Amino acid sequence: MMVESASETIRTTPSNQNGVSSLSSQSDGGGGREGGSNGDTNGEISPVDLLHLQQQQALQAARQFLLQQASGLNSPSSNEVKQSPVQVPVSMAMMSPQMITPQQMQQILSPPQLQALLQQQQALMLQQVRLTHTHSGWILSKQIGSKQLAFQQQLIQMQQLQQQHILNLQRQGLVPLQPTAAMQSLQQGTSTHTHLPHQTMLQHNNMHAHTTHTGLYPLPHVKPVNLSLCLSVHSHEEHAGSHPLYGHGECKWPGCEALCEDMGQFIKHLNNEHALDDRSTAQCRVQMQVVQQLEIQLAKESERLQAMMTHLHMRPSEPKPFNQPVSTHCDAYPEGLPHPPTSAATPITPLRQGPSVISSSSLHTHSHSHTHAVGPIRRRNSDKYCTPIASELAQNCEFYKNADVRPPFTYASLIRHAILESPDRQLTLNEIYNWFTRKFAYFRRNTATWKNAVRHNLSLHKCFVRVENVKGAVWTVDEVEYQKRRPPKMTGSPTLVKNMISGLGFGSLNASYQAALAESSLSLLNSPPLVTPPSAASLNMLHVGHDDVSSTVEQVNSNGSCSPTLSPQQYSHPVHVKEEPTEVEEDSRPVSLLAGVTHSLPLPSDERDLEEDLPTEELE
DNA sequence: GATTACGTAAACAAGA
DNA sequence: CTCTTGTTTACGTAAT
Repeated sequence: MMVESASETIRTTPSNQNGVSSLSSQSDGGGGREGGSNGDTNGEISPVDLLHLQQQQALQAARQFLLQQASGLNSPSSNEVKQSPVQVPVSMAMMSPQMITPQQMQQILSPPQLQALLQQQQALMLQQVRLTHTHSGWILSKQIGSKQLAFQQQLIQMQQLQQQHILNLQRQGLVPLQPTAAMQSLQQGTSTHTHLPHQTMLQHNNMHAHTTHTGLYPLPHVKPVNLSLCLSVHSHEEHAGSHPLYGHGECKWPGCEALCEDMGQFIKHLNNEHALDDRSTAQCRVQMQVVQQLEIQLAKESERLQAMMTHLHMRPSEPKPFNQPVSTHCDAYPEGLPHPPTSAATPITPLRQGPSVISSSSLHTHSHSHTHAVGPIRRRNSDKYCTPIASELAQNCEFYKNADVRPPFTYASLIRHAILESPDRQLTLNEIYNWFTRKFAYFRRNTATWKNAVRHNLSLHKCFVRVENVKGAVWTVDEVEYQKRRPPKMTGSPTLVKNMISGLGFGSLNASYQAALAESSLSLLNSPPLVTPPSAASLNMLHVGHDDVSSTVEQVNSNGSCSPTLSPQQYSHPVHVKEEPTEVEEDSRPVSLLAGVTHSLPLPSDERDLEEDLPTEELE
């Protein structure tokens, strides 16, 4: 009886958000590309343009400042923000001459990238904190301007969501609370080049970020003014008017989490438990050490990145190499960058290269492609042969769940993922809807639009097979069709190499890169259980490599983290169409149905065998 | 420039 | 009649 009454359909308020996006296509459909049209062709500059330009410059300056702060920890006195040499090759600002709104930023950057950016801002703020008695931090922030503040606030909001997630993990004991452990692993990672798993890295960083601004607050040596600047920004949403160390009814002091009903109780708790004593001070010191270690780690990883890029002919010999450790941009979230270019023949995933992936060498030529990130994201690449959607979703599910960021996946891939993630690998339309709204904050608004798109995709793509049963119809995935519809590309090495390089170019966080490496290797190791060995082999043979591997990666990785997505076994399980089809489906695609049921076992020769295995007497 | 994939909008039909 | 579900067409955009 899982009729999943449609009553629970999404009840959103499309108006509460920025009304801009409600009909995003209007902007690009009617008026043409705002970014492309105004930038290059118009010779005259309207006041609006001028304003944008100024804002852009301010943002650029701020970003570069952030970069410098994050990288050159030795130059904290650069209070001449505007005059900082424009030599940051990898900053997003440099790559996209047009204005980048926070919204665009959200869409351009993947969550890890945003995190990187946020971490840099954290570093900046830490620097400001350390400047204590000078007011430079305050002045700088003033200079950055309200626009930047708003920008920061948006990012920080997202970060808070992530921090919350980390906190949850901590509560569940999934993340060590002791910072020393993080430090140790970091140091190990630094000294031995141990590949720190992406997730771990993020967790550490998040922990750091969290503790940075919460744990330092009571530090007696820190001027509250400076801190309040940071803290007020950080705590914009959840402790507006309250205490930055208090949120969601509990104390946010690192490692505390004591429940406090109200503010008064919390204050009392704070004064009692976290008074200025040795313990509190020690905790602050520990956090500072963590931060320091992270900064060191950052520098080293940057060095390594530069060396890697040098090795990959990234022309880092240019006057402005990637000294900036983690570029704010780092768009090349190397979701799947498993192999060195030498293995280009097996293009597992050249990279998820959104429209914004640009090699440093071709930076200027592609820069315009950033501008369209405002509207519908069409990261074809991400869907096609790059992104292991399950991996990213697993890693960032909490992020997408809370942040109003459009996931960088196509509807088709999302639908497929939703279906495959379900226990029976079949979902009703309404269940698909619910999955979308459950997993993505973005899809909690504009329901008419994306629901229509979902239906459209379901109907349009042959890979989605409608199976009718007593209770109605469910949708399944025909994995063969799904794979088939992805054209074999990237067979040529040059493009691949270029993409990989360009991917690396943007400061892809080494952690991410390493994680990708680890993931891919892991997935390759794990792939046998995923599919029965002969099928796996045949699969690869059948589809001549290319993205099948990535899809394999996708599936394997899907048991990633936060969501009990699907175990490999689940993926390989044959689908039991719930409620046996009452009659032979009028489905005009019996083969597809079969394939959909068996998914991921594409070899026609196998189908016979599988037919017998299938409990669903799909073909009477 | 043609093709393809994708997203969006919309019209329409069938069924509950 | 309304709503949901499903199909189809059309159009614009971006990437190849």
